[in-house]
Amino acid sequence: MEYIQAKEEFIQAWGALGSSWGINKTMAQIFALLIVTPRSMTVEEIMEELSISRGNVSMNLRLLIDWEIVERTTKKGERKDYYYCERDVWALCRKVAEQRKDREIKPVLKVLEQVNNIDTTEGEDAVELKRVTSELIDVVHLTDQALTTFTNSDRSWVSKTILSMMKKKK
Amino acid sequence: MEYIQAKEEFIQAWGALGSSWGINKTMAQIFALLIVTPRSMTVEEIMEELSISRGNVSMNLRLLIDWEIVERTTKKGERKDYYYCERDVWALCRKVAEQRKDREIKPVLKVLEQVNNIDTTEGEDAVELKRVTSELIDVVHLTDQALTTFTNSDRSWVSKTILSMMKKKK
DNA sequence: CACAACTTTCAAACATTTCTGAAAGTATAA
DNA sequence: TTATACTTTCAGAAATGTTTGAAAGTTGTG
Repeated sequence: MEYIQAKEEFIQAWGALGSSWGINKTMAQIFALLIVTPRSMTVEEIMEELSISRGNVSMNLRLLIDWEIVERTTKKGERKDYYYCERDVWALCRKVAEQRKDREIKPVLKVLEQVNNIDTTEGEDAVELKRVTSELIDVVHLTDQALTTFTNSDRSWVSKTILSMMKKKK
Repeated sequence: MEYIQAKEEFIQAWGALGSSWGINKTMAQIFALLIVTPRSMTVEEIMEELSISRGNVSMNLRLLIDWEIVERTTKKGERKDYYYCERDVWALCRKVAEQRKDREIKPVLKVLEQVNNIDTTEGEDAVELKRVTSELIDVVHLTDQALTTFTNSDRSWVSKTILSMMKKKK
């Protein structure tokens, strides 16, 4: 496969993956482009490569910076900004996991805990609602712990651990 | 908190969570309603509770059935269908994880593997593209293995395992 | 068969999200 | 200070995704 074509496919696939996980397509594509390009890029270059407007690039870069996935740098003597993305996939996973935990898991957990305080003398349905929310709270906590453990360890430890889990699995 | 209000909040929160993870809001809400109601429901009841049209309920129930999360049943002597949802949260997680693996992870993995076959004599950028896709393939495989292991084990084993991992963590 | 009870489909309406581009804003250099 | 080189913002346009409702389809019953 040719480089140009491979890069194009990668960016498209990443955009599609983003979409189906609730991340805006352009944000995912800019991310893909930056991670694949072994040097910082300017807004101009990104516009060019993805055929999108300046405003769109600017907004999505800001989102990526908010997610702590992309950094802005400058070169002395030049006015324009350069954008740079962490290129260690493992480190990126950690950052994405942390951000999504904060942005989407925490608020839901809050609601679940509120709902879980329901008065169960109101009947069978109230009891069931409480049971379901309790179970969900448990699962969310468990997932959170697993994610925290994994993303704070190094890749080789995680590999080993998962492998041994698969063997010992009940 | 009152039952009616708690249920409402739960359904709304679940819909919002669905949206931010790429699942249509109504589908997520019907799911929430079914999981919280300890008996099968008819299309009529769902329409009523969520204030949505018959067509919308019908389409989203079909999606939930495709996801193998909801089942259709009938009662003898009655013509209408009843819809029923697995109420074991752990079992549901397994199903959702499996479906999303098939629908979104597998296709991306395929593209990544294709892109990873790139000819690296085309220069520095091609080498970097290959490195990134290799790392991603690794991470995706690892995630897949972890998910498979967890979702095929019982909850108490998973709890114990994660707890001990957190302690031993490098 | 005809009818009744129900479900599904799908074109059009509606809602939401995303994108553009021009104007406003900011920073640096001279 | 003014000019220049850039970035950001945001109202409206475009694209995309969702919902409705009425018609068509299906199934069971007499």
